[in-house]
Amino acid sequence: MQPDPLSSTFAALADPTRRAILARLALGETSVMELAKPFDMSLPAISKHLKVLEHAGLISRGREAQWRPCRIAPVAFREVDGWLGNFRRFWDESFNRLDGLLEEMKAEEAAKVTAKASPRKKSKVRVTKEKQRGRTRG
Amino acid sequence: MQPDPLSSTFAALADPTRRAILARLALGETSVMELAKPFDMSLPAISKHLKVLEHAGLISRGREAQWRPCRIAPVAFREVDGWLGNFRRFWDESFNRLDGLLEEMKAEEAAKVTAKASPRKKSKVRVTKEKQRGRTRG
DNA sequence: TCCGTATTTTCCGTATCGGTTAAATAACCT
DNA sequence: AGGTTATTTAACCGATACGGAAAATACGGA
Repeated sequence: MQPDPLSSTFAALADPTRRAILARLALGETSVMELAKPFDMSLPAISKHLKVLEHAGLISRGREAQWRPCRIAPVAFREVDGWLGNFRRFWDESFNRLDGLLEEMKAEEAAKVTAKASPRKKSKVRVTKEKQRGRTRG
Repeated sequence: MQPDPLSSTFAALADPTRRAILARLALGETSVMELAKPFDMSLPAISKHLKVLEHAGLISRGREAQWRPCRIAPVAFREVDGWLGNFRRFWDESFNRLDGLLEEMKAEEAAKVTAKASPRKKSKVRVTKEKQRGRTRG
């Protein structure tokens, strides 16, 4: 059984120890020993957590002698953010304001084009609500 | 056994069925039966998924006769986004550009302030830092 | 009141998770 | 080679997660 990437990523994030590890890594690349220090937990436990994080695409690991330095990997974070974007309108005020602005601009542009094609004026906001779902920003 | 809210939320999101339910709810409030339809799964199973989502703060439920309409709840989403914000710089290009701009503005402001030798007014630019979550991205 | 629809609860089997200890592997240093 | 340090694997254990089936609950209506 192999869960989809997004599920593995969310599952990986659903553990405070792992999130703490990521927080530490946000400060910069470091070793397993170093990462383990703050926790009252065996080294193998940490090792497993790192494996989970790596498999989830949240970190990547290099090799330097006997150390395997860990660092944040962008991929999974980006995916999570992308997924979350589908729901942003439910809580982000400025998102809504901005979205309104974009729609306005779009409508204006459309008005210009149709004005050139045929001198008939169009009502402004029509494209709005459904459009925002698939948006990736930009 | 009371995991922190963020852990419950991520755990709730780590299931494709539950994410599909949320996607459906993004289209609008609806009943359990309605939500269950697309899935090859028993009704009790869906009911349990909804319980998890509710407990995670991702949905809320009303009462209308024998129906319990579900809808997206902003709280948990906001928390997730907030947490994710700590890592945004690792993958969001425009975030970095904007961040640079803010630093610049901050420096400029600081310069002005010290020129006037007025030690007050500390956080003018600080607020903007929070604002950028709704940013345009280009 | 009894009926039908909507939803939840209870109980159960199986799988996975997060942790432990002990042993294994890997790479450096004499 | 032998020793030290860093990290992983293996075997095991208790707790929890996900699914199903059957029964319980909640509500509206004839």
